[in-house]
Order: sequence, then C-alpha cells, then structure tokens
Amino acid sequence: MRPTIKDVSAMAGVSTKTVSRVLNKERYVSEDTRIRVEAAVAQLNFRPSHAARTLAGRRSFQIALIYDNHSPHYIHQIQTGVWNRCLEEGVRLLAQPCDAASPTLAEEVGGLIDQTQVDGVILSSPVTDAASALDELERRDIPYVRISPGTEHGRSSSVSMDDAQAADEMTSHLIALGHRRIGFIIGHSNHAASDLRLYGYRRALDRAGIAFEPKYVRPGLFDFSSGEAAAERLLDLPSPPTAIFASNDDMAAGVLTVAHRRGLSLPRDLSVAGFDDTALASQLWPPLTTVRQPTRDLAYAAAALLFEREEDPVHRRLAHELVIRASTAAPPAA
Amino acid sequence: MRPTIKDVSAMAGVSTKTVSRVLNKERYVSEDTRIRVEAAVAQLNFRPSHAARTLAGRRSFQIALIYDNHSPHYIHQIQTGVWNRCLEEGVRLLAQPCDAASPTLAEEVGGLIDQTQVDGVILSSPVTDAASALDELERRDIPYVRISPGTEHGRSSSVSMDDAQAADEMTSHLIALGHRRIGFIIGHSNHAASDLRLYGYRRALDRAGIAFEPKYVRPGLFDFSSGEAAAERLLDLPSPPTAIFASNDDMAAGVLTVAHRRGLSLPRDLSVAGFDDTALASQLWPPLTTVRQPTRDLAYAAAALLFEREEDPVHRRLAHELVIRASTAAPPAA
DNA sequence: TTGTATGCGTTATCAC
DNA sequence: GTGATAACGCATACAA
Repeated sequence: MRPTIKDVSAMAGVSTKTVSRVLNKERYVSEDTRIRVEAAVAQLNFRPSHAARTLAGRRSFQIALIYDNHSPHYIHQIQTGVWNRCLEEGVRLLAQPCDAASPTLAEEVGGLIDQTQVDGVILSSPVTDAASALDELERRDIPYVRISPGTEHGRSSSVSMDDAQAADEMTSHLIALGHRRIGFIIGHSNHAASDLRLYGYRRALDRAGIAFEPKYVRPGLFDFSSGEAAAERLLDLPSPPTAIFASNDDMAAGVLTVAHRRGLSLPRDLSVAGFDDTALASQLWPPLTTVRQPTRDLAYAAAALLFEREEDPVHRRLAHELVIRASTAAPPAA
Repeated sequence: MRPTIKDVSAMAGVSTKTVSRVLNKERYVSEDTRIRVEAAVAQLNFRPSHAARTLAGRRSFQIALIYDNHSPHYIHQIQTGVWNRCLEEGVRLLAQPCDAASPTLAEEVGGLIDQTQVDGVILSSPVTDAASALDELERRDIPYVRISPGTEHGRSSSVSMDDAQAADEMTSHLIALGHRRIGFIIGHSNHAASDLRLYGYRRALDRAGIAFEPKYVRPGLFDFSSGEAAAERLLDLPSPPTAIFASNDDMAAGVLTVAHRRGLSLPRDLSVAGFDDTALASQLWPPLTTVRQPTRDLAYAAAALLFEREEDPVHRRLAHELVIRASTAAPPAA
C-alpha cells in the first residue's frame, strides 16, 4: 500500500498535523522534529496525494495550459517554458488544446476549472482573446496569465514581445542595406501581432522617408501557401520589390519556393526576411533573415507571474531580439 | 458556491448515492430517476470534482503522457492523437516531459503516479525503452501503452509502424527509378527505428540483387548538421550515389543544403528521399520524397488501447504509407 | 511549538 | 432499484 501521512507520523512519533506542517513548509516547527519527519518521509518514500490535498485544502498543485495554435513549434516552445517553471514549483501541467473559435469554449473552460480545480490557467494566443473564456475564469476568480494577448491588454496579467519594434528594426535593417522597394506579407488577421508587425514596417518606412506603397503589401494567413500566393503577386509587379519581409517563416518559405521556381538567385536577386515563428528559418535554403522570438522565455515568465501573483495587473515583458543571418544582401544595382 | 452531489440529490429528490450511480452510468437505475437526476445536473451545471472522485474511488480521470523528444512536430502529433482519444473518454491529459536518459527518471515516474494517481500512462519513444521507468509502472500495477518502443516489444501493449517495410518500399522505389548507387544515412542509435530502417534498405537492395556497399552508408543523429556531414562524405566519394535516402527529414534537409552548395540541380543530379519525421518535407525545395508516418494515428490507437485494456499483451499496429512526391527522378544517364 | 476534532465531495459497502 | 453510513488522505480551525 501507498504510505499515508499517518504512517509517516507514526514513524516520526508526531501527529499528522505536524507532518502536514513540514510538508507545507509552515513555520513553528522545531528544527528537531522537522528533521525526524523528513527522515520518515524519505524512508517511506512518501508522496502526498494530490487528490486529498485538493479536496481538503485550497490548492490542487495543478495548472492548465490552454492553447490553440497550428504551429507545433510555437506550442512546443510555450509548453517547454511553462513546464520549466512548473517544475521549479512542484506543480503539474494539464494540457488543454482547444478551438479558440468554438462556441462552446467558455463551457469547456468552465468545466475544466470545476472538475480539476486547477490553481491557475495560462492562455496562449489566440485563446487569449476569447472574451467568453476570460469571463468564465473571472467568474470563478481563478488566477490566469495570457501570453501575447491581442486585445484588452489591461484585463489581466500578460506577457508579450514588442512586435512593432521588432518589425521596425527588421525593416530598418533592410533599408540600411539599400533596399527601397520592400514587400511585406501580413499575418493572419486573428492574430493581433499581425497588425503590430505591419505597423512597425510602416513606421520604419516613414522614418526613412520612403513612401508607403499599398501594392507592396499583401495579406497572408501565416501558412506556406498564402506566402506563395503573395510572393507571386509581388514579383509580378512591374517594378517588383528587391526584398520581401514576411510576417512569419512559413510564409517566408513560400516566398523562397516561388523565388526558386522563377530561377531567382538568392539573396542576389531577392532578399527574404521573416519572423522566426516556427524555427523553420535555419532549415531553409538559403537560411532566412529572421526576427527571433523569445517565445519560450515569455512562457516561462507567464508561469512565473501566475505563481508570484504579482499585484501589478499588467506586466508586459517587452522583449525582442533581431538576428541577422546570411540571406540578406543589398539590392541589385539596377 | 460550486454545486455538489448533495445539491443535485436534493433537487432530484434522491440520495447522493443514486446521483453517483447516474454519473457513473451504473446499472440498476430506473429510467425515470435517471432522467430526473440528469435534469438536475444540467440545471445546476454540476460537474463532479475530480479530486473527490479520485480520493473515494479508484479512478482519477487523468492519464499522463510521458515524452522526451526533440522534434516539436513529433510531440505535437503524439499529443494531438492522444488528446483526441482522451476527449472522447472524458479524461484529462497531464503533460510530462522528461529526460529519457536521466538517472532519476524512475523516481520521477514513481512520483508522478503516487501524487496524481493517474489511471494510465502513455510513453512515447524513446522513453519507451527506459527499463527502470517501466519497472516502476509495473510495480504499481498501472496500465501503460508504449508508442514505437525500441526494445522488449512483448513487455507491454504498444503500437508502432513497420519501419523496415517502409524503408524497403522507399528503397525499392528508388531502384525502380533506375538508381543503383543509393546512399543511406542512418538515424540516431538510441532510436530502434534507425536499425529497422537500415534493415529495410538492405533488404530491398538484396532483393534487387544490388550489392550492399558500406561506403554508401553513413551514420547520422537525426539532426540537420549530421545530415550535412554525411552528405559531404557521400558526395565526395569517387563514384558518388545518384540518390540519397536519409532516415529522417531533418537530415534530408541537410543533404539538400549540401547539394545546393555544390551547385547540383535537384532532382536531376541527385534524388533525395527521407522519412517525414517532422513534416518538414513539403517546405523544402525541392519537396522531398518521403515516407509519411502515421504518428498521430498511432498515438490515438495507443490511448484507445489504454482505455480498452485489451487483453492481448502485444498489440502492434503495423502501419505505414508511402508518399511519392516530385523530387525523385531517374539517375543521370552517365 | 504541537495535537485533536472536523470536514472536503465523492465512491464503496451493505443494508433495505 | 434505492438509501444510510463509513471510508478516502489530507488541511483547517481551534485548543493546549
């Protein structure tokens, strides 16, 4: 049989309450008894039952990570970051994939909380913006943190990077190389980051005194084929761009494919840049110039916020990092 | 306050035990009372507490997925497959990343079981082969299923694809195209699939009457750079291969990169094939010829096995599917 | 600093 | 078919 607190208390010669005190690191336990209890715990290889603790106390030692994202890499980064913090905290992680657009999302979230009584919830984009789900969490008064929310930044604790600034820097980098006709492929409209990245692109052009030309901007869906389609349109223009900046790397891969098909030599004939959303960049040929995103760190920070229950309702980590790789070059002399 | 069974029983005018019976779909409940109870449950939006059920009963309505794999895509497929089955079963999924080589793995697994009392465990490769972890599971007599185990296939229920057959078919395909000098890059030695794939390659050569040449076979580590290194060596040979078959797509991407660097025109000068382990294939240029793997389906089947508690101790799903894309071609006339 | 009595929300046992 | 009552393993309130 699994040992219980009773077994431990018997072996240590104290009451169960005292064992409980030691387990929960409460104060008012003499050094001496603490050591005896810990010895008994180790000897019996005792591990408290989460179920019993949940039922009797107010903690379940579990949190849930709710996500809906099509990029395995993104999810993996998020999970890893959150998990690392959970490990430090001795808390288990419940994986909760979902459809952010589902009409039953709120009910699913409510059910999750009621059944599991998790101590907190982490939402990753784009579930961050499902208002009905947030309502449900708040109704139950359960702590939650959002990663890269697109709306209502003030509504809860959240972490995010500065997408506009990152896009601005990448665009500025391309301008510094001599590019003047810079194509841009927008991300999926359900991600707020898409707008911010476009804004950063425009801001950099403005500052450099380059006119914004709508024809150089194409919509995309964050996937490979929309990147292909956008690239076809851009390269068909009478005076095509000498550089294309895609809002993520799946789309950038689409751009590369089109360039290859057209026999363009990269990066001589065309520079391709992108956000490294899925870590695909280094495996493409040529390797992409990308904005590397600190997704894992953001996720870790989100979990940290959850456990620390910081008072500050809005805690934004503005993090970005520009990584320049080999595939950008000055535009052709022409 | 959250409603409890008591609230439901009061509203339905029955005892708590009867409510419990309905909740657990036990027999011996009259149609009439069942309907009344279900109405009360719906009305109150009642959801039983997992913690209480775990404590009182013998089920926790949670299973754990233990994994250690560096490929986000692989993990994502596994999680998705398992999750889908859990959803049907009304069971929650605990994510448990780990280091399969850690000396404390067994202890971690034991702790997981003791604390959470999960109803079952799913292990994905390569954690499937950590004997100490399996010992721990068996000591606690908890059901578990392994996905693509490398060793001791008879030890537990497991699901896996037929790697040898798949590699055989791909190799045969290349031979049918006219290739005679076919390079092969082996996978990481800690994955049993690596050996099986090599075996399938050899078997196809044998059947076609082509001599096995060790110089055409290079070791790899399932990552991009080991694929690069192997390709360099293969293409440096006096009479280099006209096709290279890599044991996964990360390595195949490395091969492509080397080919591009050397100015080879693909697939005219070189055919490249691989196992589609990370779903990278379609995003490379040119797209790879790959063996597509039914990872998600395997994971779903694993979870199904867990819930069905099939008697058959060894249940191998032999599944594979060969997908031919545009990038293989007959070898150069030379 | 430590111990005792009580209850968390559900299932199990055994009676009716 | 249904219900009373005792667990389950721990934390809480309160007492000592």
